[in-house]
Amino acid sequence: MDVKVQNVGFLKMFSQTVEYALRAVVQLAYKAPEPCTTEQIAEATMVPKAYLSKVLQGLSRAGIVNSQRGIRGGMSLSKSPDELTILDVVNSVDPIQRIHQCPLGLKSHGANLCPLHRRMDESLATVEKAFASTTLAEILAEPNNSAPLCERVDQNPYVNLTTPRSPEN
Amino acid sequence: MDVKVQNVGFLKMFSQTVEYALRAVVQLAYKAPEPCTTEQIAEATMVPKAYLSKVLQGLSRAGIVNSQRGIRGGMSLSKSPDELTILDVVNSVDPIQRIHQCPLGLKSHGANLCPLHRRMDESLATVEKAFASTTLAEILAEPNNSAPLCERVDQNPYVNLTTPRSPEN
DNA sequence: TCAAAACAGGATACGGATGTCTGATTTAAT
DNA sequence: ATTAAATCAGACATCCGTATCCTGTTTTGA
Repeated sequence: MDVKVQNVGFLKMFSQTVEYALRAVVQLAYKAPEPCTTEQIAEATMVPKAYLSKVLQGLSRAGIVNSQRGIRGGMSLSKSPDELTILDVVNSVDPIQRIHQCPLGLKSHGANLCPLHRRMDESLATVEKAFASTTLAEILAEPNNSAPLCERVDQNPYVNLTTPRSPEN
Repeated sequence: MDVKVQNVGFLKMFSQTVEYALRAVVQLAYKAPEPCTTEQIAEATMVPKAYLSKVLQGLSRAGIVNSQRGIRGGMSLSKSPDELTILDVVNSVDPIQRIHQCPLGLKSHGANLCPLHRRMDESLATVEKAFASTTLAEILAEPNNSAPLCERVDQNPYVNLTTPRSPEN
């Protein structure tokens, strides 16, 4: 089972790095304005610590978070949660790549996308727009019986339930 | 220039494979019901021939296209262009992976996503919906001064115009 | 002053997506 | 039957995102 027949993978529209970055800033927003150490964030968000460190460095360079070294140091948001959008975070780490030109590089189409690529770009634009209009504060405030992120954890993750390709059986 | 400061890449929401598959079926729809050889499709869509072959094999297994070996053979759509949606194609090659459970694997949240992941999944759902409601026929029929795909080509492709991160210079 | 806490960043490893190549197989036309 | 045209299949090769490790640097507090 799980034969992986050839070039059939999964479309991860969001990279791991984006996922990790978002978890981190949500956690930071949750604790704001107190700083958190990378280790604390890593535990709360279940992200590999060493890699999270890299991601946070990126967010720091982009001005999303402040880093403070030494005892009592850590990471903190550089702005208030209601001034930071999801898009800010995503674009700091893995900028959404809109389709600005015909990917085939045809001169005749310039910025004038063919119907196919126009549809694709419209989808990208929709996501971009949704992300741009959502602040961290909104995520924290959301009425929901699940906490923004989560403290207590039991066990394992990521099962794929989509049954993406099962012709029969 | 082009320093690639660390873990800063680009969010390609759609894989190359998806892009190639879509180009191929659009081209096939354009020529339908005549079959096209892999080579013909590769030229028209500017996709590496050998790799396109793999992609088409996947589409064939998924029942999107029919393959016919031997002289006068080639690839052809297995359905009418107005019965094939973009989503059909995408899901045959790189199924869109919705978020069905908390990616942190928290038991307490089950299928009950936290606000962050709910927003992300909503974006995925939006894209999925848009793709599900677009047929190949619609793409061909679209009033547009750029042809669905393109025959004549001049030169090179894929420039990135987004200036994703340039703090200064 | 000094030691511990914390981030910074280079080197490296690993796996999957992307891409190439070659030979086998099928098919239609002659 | 033979041959040429085409797909099919698998073995590679390569690149990049992900992840780890390890050492250095900065900062704080006692």
